[in-house]
Amino acid sequence: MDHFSRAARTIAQECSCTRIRQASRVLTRIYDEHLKPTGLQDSQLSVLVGVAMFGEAGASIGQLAQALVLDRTTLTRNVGPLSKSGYLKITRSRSDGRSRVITLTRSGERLIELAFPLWQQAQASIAQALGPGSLQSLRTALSPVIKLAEEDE
Amino acid sequence: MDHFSRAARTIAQECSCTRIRQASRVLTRIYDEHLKPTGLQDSQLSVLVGVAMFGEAGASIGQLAQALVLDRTTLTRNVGPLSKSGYLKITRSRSDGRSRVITLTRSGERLIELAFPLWQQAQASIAQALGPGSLQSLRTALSPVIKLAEEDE
DNA sequence: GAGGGTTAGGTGTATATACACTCATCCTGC
DNA sequence: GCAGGATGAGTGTATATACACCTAACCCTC
Repeated sequence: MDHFSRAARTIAQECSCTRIRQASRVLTRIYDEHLKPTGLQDSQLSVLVGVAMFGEAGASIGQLAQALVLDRTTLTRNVGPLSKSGYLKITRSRSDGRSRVITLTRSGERLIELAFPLWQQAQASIAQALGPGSLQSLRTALSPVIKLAEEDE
Repeated sequence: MDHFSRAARTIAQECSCTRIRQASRVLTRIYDEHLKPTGLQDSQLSVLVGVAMFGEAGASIGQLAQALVLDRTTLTRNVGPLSKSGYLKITRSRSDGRSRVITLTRSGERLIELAFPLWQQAQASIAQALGPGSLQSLRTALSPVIKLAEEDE
C-alpha cells in the first residue's frame, strides 16, 4: 500500500467536508421535491424566510447575507430570480445611498404560506425516515459548525 | 402574529435543509482555503479521491456518481476541469460502448499526495475549533442522512 | 469642505448542482 | 437477427456558490 493510496483512503473515509456536502445534497433533493408545487427550491425559500424575519423594515444585502450564512455576492445573485418573480422588492435605502433594502411583497408572503405545509411534509418525511428526534439532534450537531462563521467577523 | 409570520419563523428556526446547507458552506470555505496551494477545491479533491478508491480498473460515470452521492449529470460536468487539467483520464469502455472509464493519472495521484497534509490541517483546524471527537460525531450524525440516498435505488 | 480611508454593493469568472430531455448502445424475446 | 425496451452518458437550461476586483457612497479628520 503506497503513500498515495493511504492518503486517498483516509480522505475518502474521514473528510467531514465531503460528508456534509453529500448529506446536504441528499436533503436538498428531498426538500426541493416536496416544494415543487411552489416552484421554489429550499434555497430560495430560505431567502424569503430570511427576509421575513427582518419584518417590515426590510434587510440590507449584507445583513441578510450574514443572517443566512451566505456570501454577500452569492446573495446578490440569488435575490435576482426572486425579485424578477415578484416575491421580493429591492429599493435603495433612503438613509444610505450605497445600501439596498430588501422586503417581501404580498406575493412573497403568500408563497411562504403556500410552502409551509409542503415544508412540514418534507420535515416529517425525513423525521420518519431517520427516527424521532433525529431532526433536532441533527440541528444540534450542525449548530457549532455554523457558529464558526460568526467567529470570523 | 399572523399565519405567515408564524410559518416564516418556524421555517427559519427549524429547517434542517437550510441548516445543513449553511454548515456545508462554512466547512467548504474552510477546507477550500486550506487546499488553495493545490488549486483544488474540496469538491474536486473528493472526485479525485473517489476515483482513486476504484483502483486501476477505474470507475464509470454512473458508479462514481453513486459512490460520491452526486447526480450523474453533475459529475459529468465536474470531471471536465479535472480531465482538462490532466488529473483524470477518461476513455471509452472496451466492453460497453456506452460506458466511460475514469482513471487517475500520475499527475492526479501526485496531487492527492500534495493535498493530503493540507487536508489534514483543515481537519485539525476544525477539530480544534469544535473540540475533540467533534469530527467523528459529526460524521456519525450525517451517516443516516447520506444513507437515505442509497435507499432510493 | 477636500482628501482619504471605510464600507455597501455589483461584476467577471469559474465551478457546483440537478432536472428534463436526447442520443447511442446494449440486451432480450421472439 | 431484429424490434423494442433498458441503460449509460451528454446537453440545454437554470440556479447556487464564492473569490477577486471594481464602483459609488459615506464619514472622519484636518
